Amino acid sequence: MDTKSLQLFSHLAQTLHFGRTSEAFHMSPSTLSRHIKQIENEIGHILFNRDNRSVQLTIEGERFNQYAIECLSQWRNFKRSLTTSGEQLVGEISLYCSVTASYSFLYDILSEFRGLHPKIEMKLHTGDPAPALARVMEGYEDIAIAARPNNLPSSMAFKRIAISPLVFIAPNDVNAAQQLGVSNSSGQKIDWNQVPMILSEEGISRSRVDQWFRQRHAKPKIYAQVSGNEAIVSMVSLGFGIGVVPKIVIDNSPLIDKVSIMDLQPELEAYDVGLFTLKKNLATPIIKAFWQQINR
Amino acid sequence: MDTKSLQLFSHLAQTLHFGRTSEAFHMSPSTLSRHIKQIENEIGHILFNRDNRSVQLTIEGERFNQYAIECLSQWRNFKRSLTTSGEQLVGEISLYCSVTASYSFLYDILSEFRGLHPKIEMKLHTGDPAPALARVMEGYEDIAIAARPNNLPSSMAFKRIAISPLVFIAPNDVNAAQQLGVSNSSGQKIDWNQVPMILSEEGISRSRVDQWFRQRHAKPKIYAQVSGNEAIVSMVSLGFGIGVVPKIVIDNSPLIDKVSIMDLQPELEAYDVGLFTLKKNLATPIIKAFWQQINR
DNA sequence: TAAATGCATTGCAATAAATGATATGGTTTT
DNA sequence: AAAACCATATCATTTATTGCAATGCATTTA
Repeated sequence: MDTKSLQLFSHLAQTLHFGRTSEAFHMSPSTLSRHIKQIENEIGHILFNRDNRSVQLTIEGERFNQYAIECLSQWRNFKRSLTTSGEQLVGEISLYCSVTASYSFLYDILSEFRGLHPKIEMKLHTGDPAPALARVMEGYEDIAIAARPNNLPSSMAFKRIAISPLVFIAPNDVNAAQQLGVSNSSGQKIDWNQVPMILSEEGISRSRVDQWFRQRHAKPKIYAQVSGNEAIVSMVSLGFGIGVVPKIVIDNSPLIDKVSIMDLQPELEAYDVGLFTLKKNLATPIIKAFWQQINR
Repeated sequence: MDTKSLQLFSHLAQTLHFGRTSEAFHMSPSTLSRHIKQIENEIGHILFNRDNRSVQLTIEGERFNQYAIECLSQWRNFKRSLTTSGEQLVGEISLYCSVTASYSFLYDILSEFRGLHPKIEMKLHTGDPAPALARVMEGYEDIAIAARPNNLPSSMAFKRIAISPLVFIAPNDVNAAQQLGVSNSSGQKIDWNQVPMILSEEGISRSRVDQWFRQRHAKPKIYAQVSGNEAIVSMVSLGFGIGVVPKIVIDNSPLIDKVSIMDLQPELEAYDVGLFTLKKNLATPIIKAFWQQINR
């Protein structure tokens, strides 16, 4: 039995919905299903009665939930006791991340960290992911959440949070798509020299897109260069052109049903999203505490 | 954090000796070392001060040990509460295992099971491992601890506990070894038709040895056919011949420094040691409880 | 003083486990 | 009747774990 399993179980006991819990923990439903089954196997009792339409706690599930909540609480207490035993860490950390990251990861990360180190203030800056790394290297920020570039400077430390594929997106509206020359229904080949593209001004997604076009011996017709992935989604949804953004941006976008992911080969190399800081920063107790807080 | 890690840590905190703890958990010292390091990494503190000669708990290690003991206790309590909540299981299980298995595994298995089901009586029979499976199939025993044969009857359930290589052993005494024609120092080739062998009368180790000799187109000169691995070790240590036993028998034998393992190619297929029972027995609540008790 | 022993750790290759995409079988809603 | 929903099974791939052998350091023995 491990804390991860207890967290999964406890969350599922609240939602009673595999899909939602798995999403909350950034994992697939099948993985969650197997986790639960393994717990059930380990303790030798069924914890959820689940016919294919509903999920309900059993008696033993109730009992286990009590145990799980208590156990997780003690674990958090223990970790807190270690840090508060010495002197309470006081200070501030500046954190730079994209708007998307703030939606999908920030809450989990900060809520736990806040419990452990309530005296540490967080200065949070959100914005375009492209300059994130530079801001850390130049000392404007302590930590950044961003995508890992192909060659990471040796002075940088990186800790992965998630992987998200980089995808082409087209407007969902059929007329708009046809007008852009990427209508899927006709099955005709796309002339990439003609399709208007909406791309990042700079950053990893931009360089990967440029590389993709070079491989195809095509030159993108750039309709707009935008700062910030959310703006790209907006423009694409309005029919101005084709965009390229990390899939996670779509998943968290309110415009998710206005755009659709294009199925293209070869795929762009996926985003490796994680935390960055300067290695020398890890000597600082506050930053070290934050770094270790992140479970892998 | 998981219970396995807590157990490892807690044991190490007692012994302060990686070698002994790793042995107690049937794993290599390196594995244990990395487990401890991972715990330290997760909680962000060094738990043991270890210069290459001594191991000592740090302040944080003390604290963590208290937590670990408490946490493991609660886990055991929870599991017990599940079974005692309904009706206390009452009855008896008969268990057959070799003398070696009784040394190396039985204590761990039974001590935990006893805590969970104090009303279940254990009838323990130790003896030669060869007939273990047959005794289960014929209904004389509920469960056996033995080595897995190459083709397991489909009615049998198996749960692995450990893997142990099957090894040739020679007397450690140089004169005795020379007399047997297996002196390692001279470097001469061994004439397997001449070397007196001490083997099991039957069982898996015997059939694998027979196969090994067939592959070499040799016929073993059998000095004695013995029932029980311990007897083989005794006879080998006295210089009567070469024997074949699972390595785990040597490790637990008081004669460990009287015999030595021979380095031969090809190696015999390793022993897969584990629990056996009839699949239909698993429907019985008592046997099911015992089965699930065994962690993988 | 040199060689040998004891012990925790690390590199490396092989094995085992975890994971996500997809398919499936069942139920409910449209 | 068709479509949507949802937990689970399957399979190929990625990731993690493991033991062996080698290393480095410290103490003991010759």
